Amino acid sequence: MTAASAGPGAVRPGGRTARVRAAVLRAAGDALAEGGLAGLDLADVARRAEVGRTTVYRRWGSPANLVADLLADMAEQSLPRTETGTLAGDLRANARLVQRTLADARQGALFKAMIAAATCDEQAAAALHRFYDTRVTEWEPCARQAVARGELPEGTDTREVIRAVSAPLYYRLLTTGEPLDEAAADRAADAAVAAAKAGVFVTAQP
Amino acid sequence: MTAASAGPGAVRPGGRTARVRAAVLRAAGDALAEGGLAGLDLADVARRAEVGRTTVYRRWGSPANLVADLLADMAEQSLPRTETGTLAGDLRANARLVQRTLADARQGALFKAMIAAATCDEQAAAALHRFYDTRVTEWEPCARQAVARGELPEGTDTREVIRAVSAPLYYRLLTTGEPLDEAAADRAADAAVAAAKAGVFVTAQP
DNA sequence: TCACTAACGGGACACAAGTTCCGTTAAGAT
DNA sequence: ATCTTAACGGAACTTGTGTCCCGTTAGTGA
Repeated sequence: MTAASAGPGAVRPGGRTARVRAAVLRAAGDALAEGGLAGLDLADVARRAEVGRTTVYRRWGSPANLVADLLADMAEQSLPRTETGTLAGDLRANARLVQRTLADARQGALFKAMIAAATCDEQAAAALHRFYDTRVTEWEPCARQAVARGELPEGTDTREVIRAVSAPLYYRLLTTGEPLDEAAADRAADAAVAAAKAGVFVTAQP
Repeated sequence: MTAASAGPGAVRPGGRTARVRAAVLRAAGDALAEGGLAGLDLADVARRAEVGRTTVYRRWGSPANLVADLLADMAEQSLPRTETGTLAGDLRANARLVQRTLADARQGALFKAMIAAATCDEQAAAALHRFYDTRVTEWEPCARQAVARGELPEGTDTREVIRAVSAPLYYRLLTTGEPLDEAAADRAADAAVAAAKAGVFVTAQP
C-alpha cells in the first residue's frame, strides 16, 4: 500500500492538479448543459478541457463519478439568502431563486443531467443528496423564525417546509414541457405556506 | 418510397412482431430496474429478450427510443381510480398509489430511469409528458367534483391540484435518500388539500 | 393453400470507447 | 537550489458497441 492508494489528487492536490480538476469540471458542466448525461463522453471532456484523455479516465473513470465530483464542487458554492420578515416573503424569494436557476438554459440542463446521473449511480446520488441537504439547511432558518414569530405551529418540521417549496418546481421541470415562470414560483411558495400554516408539517411526538 | 418507409413493425404489427416487441419491452424494463438508464445496453436487452441483436438495433436504435416506447406502452395501461366522497380522501388514495408505486423496488427504479431518459432525449421527454398528462387527466375529476361540491373555490386549476400531490413524493424520491412511507404520502395529500382550499391554485382570469 | 415479402437473426465488419505502458513534467519536502 | 515521486499525457493496444449483408422465418392477402 503506497501513499497514492487514495487515488490521484490526494497527495499533491495543489498547482497543476487543481488546475486540471477545475478545467475538467468546467468542461464537464458545459458538456452536460449541452447534451445531457448521455452527451457526457469522457474523451470529449478531455478535449474540451485541453487535458490528456488518460488523466480524465484515471481520476474520474466514469461519467457518474465526474458528476458526483461536480456536485461536491457546487455544494461548496453557497448563495446568499434573503430575509423579508415574513414566511411568505422568504419562501417566495426562495422559490424565485430556484425557478430562475431551473429556467436558465445552462443551469436547468445541468440540474436535469445531475438528477439523471443520481438515478444511475450510487455515488452521484449520495453527492446529490448532500447538495440538497446543504441547500435546505441554508434556508431552514426562514421556517424556524416563522415558528418563533408564531406564524407556524410549534413542532413544525421546518426542513419539510423548505422542501415543499422546491418540489412542485422540480416536478414541473421533469414531468411537463411547460415553462417555469414566476407565477409557478409564487404558487409553489404560497402552497407551502398554506400547508405549513394548516399544520400539515407538524410531526407527532410521543 | 416503399411500404416499409414508416419503419419496421408498421406493416405487419401482429404475430411475431408483437411477440418480439413485448419480449423486448419486458427485458428493457428489467434492465432499467436493475441498472438504471446507464445499464440499458441494447445488446444486453436483446440477450435477455432472446431476440436477435440486429432486431433491437433496427427497431429502436437507442436506449432513449426504447424507453420512449416503454412509456407509450405503460401510458395505455390505466389503473382504476378510487372515489371516497371527499377531496382529502381521494387525494390520499392517489398519494398512496403513487407512494406504493415509487417505493416498490422494481417500479421505483423504472420510474427513476425513465425520468433520467427524458432528460437526455427529446422523444423520451415527450413520451414522459404524455404519460403524466394521461395520469393527471385520470385523477382530475376528484378535484373537479370537489369544486362542484363547494370544497374548493370556483376557478381552481384542477390539474395543478393533482400535480401538487405527486410533486413532493417525486422530489423526495429523487433528491433525498429517505424512504417513501405512507406518512409522506398522507402529508403530500394533506398539503395539496390545504393549499387548494386556501385558493392557491385559483387562476386569475380577465 | 400458396405466393409474396415484411421482419427477424446470425455472422462479419468498422469504429470508437476505454485501458495499459512508459516517458515527461512539476508539486512538495529538505 | 535540489531531490523524490505524484500526477500528467502521448501512443499503442484491447474491448465491445453499433452497422451491414444476406439467408431464413412467418404474417398477410388472394
